[in-house]
Amino acid sequence: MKSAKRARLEAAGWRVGTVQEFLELSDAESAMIEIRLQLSYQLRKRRAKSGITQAKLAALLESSQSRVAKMEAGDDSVSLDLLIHALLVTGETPAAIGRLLGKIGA
Amino acid sequence: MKSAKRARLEAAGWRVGTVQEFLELSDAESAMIEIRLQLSYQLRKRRAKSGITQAKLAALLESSQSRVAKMEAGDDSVSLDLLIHALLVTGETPAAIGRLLGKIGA
DNA sequence: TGCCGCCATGTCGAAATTGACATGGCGCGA
DNA sequence: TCGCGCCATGTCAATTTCGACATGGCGGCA
Repeated sequence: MKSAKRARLEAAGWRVGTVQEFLELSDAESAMIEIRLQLSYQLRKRRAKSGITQAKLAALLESSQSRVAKMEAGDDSVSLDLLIHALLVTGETPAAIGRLLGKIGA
Repeated sequence: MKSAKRARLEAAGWRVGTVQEFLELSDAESAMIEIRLQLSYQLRKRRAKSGITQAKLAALLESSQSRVAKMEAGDDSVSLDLLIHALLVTGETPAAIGRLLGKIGA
């Protein structure tokens, strides 16, 4: 489902023609990506600052070191839920997370 | 459940004698819930304001009416990913979503 | 009263995400 | 050089989330 649309569009070779809706969807998609990147970047920063290892953060999250690594790498197998959860566990407030989103180009 | 968490923390080298860590986890959980509620509330507001039906928004999202209904109801089968995706599709910017998070009690 | 458009809720197979584990790279101190 | 702590990456079964569909409630309008 995630790649179905992409596949369909790419299959047609694409010159953008009717692109109103394409642009709109693509805007939402790229915004999702930027949000993910911003959060994962911040997560690494927060963790580094508090001086704990990935393994210890994983324990706080009841997750695993490898998953924390993927979070910080922006791996696309990690959800926004997990990223936000992780930030909250590092002590970030919802408001602080909100300010991060403000840094993203409209 | 509780003891599983404790075991996991101790396995990772944490001393969990105090409630501090547990309080923090519980804070994170309730923050997640508040974030979900805030986003779902805003989604309903945005959709109502633009005057489209759940079915039409579902089409834009390539989803279904029932899932949109669950999003707006804050059903716990919907992820933050989906909610944020939906808000973006209604035209909200990441920055605007960020401002919403600022409304959540620290 | 009988339709009809809109939303709520439950269910289900399919798809995505998760924690766990294995493994390897890299830096660093002994 | 070795061992060790830390992080990156791949894999996989289990769990969660997904879209889709069915169904029912509710209000408005003919």
